[in-house]
Amino acid sequence: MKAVKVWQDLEKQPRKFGIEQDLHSAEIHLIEAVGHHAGVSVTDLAELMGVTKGAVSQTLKKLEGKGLVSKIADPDNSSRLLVHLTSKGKVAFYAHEHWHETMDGGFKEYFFGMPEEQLVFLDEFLDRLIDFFGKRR
Amino acid sequence: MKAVKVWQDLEKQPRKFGIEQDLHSAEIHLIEAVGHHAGVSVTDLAELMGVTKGAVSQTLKKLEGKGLVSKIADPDNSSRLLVHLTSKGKVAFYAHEHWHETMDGGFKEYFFGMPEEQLVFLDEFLDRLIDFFGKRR
DNA sequence: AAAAAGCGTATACCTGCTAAACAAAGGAGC
DNA sequence: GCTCCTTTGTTTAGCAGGTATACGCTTTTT
Repeated sequence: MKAVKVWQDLEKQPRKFGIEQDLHSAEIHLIEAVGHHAGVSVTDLAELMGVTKGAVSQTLKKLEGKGLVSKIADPDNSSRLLVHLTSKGKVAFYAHEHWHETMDGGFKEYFFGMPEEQLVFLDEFLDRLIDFFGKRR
Repeated sequence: MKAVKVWQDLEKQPRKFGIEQDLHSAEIHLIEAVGHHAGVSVTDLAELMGVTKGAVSQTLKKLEGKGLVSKIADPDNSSRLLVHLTSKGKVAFYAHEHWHETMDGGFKEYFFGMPEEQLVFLDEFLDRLIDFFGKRR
């Protein structure tokens, strides 16, 4: 399970994405979620990410401090806040997306170039792998 | 990358392994390492696990508090401590090992029952996957 | 003998999370 | 309109797991 370890370490590492500040893993994940769901509420974000709304609120505060997201009151319900990316937040979002695209490039090419037979096999293998992990819960 | 997420969540979950107390992930990992390398030093453990010796020292303190490991002075070098499992620690170790064995059973059977051709393919696939992750550092 | 290197610990601090208490807003029933 | 309950987001305390650093002690090197 070396790949998992590599992946974990990687994901934890803070990085800059076209902006001056470092973005930590929880932050860039939130940026991604907001980028893909503009105008989402805090509670919905928590649901989306599988954490408590308190956790989202905390990370959101940091992102607001860095000027990457903004919250505006929902005109239909003033107890709900709608979260958006600022222009600076969008820079980070697109930088991260682009980085994914280019990095994924070679792998995707390899992946989708695989013969049907191997894809079927891989599919089953990964199913079993996930099932195997699932049993350990 | 669903498998990674499942794995991560799983690994974080505390569990009892034949003893009364819960063992957290860092603790059971350390138990595993000590179980496989009886009489190892703190620094070596840190090296082995890829964390600082401070981290090992802290986790070790918890395990000592739970009565799972003991440290004895190296007779050849009194600045070095040799870490061992107590009998209670061995219970946890073997419980964890056994659990792995039985849980891994079906998967291993499947895995080692694969035709050579698919094993070769899988090997290359995982290499590429690891390489792909590696590029992102 | 003195300096340097190695070992383990303690401490301050960090990320990321949960749980619980809370204030403010919204909605249902009367 | 008024009360009661729910929903929404924030704050706080605390936990897990980690790093970096300073420290005391032992061992090794010079």
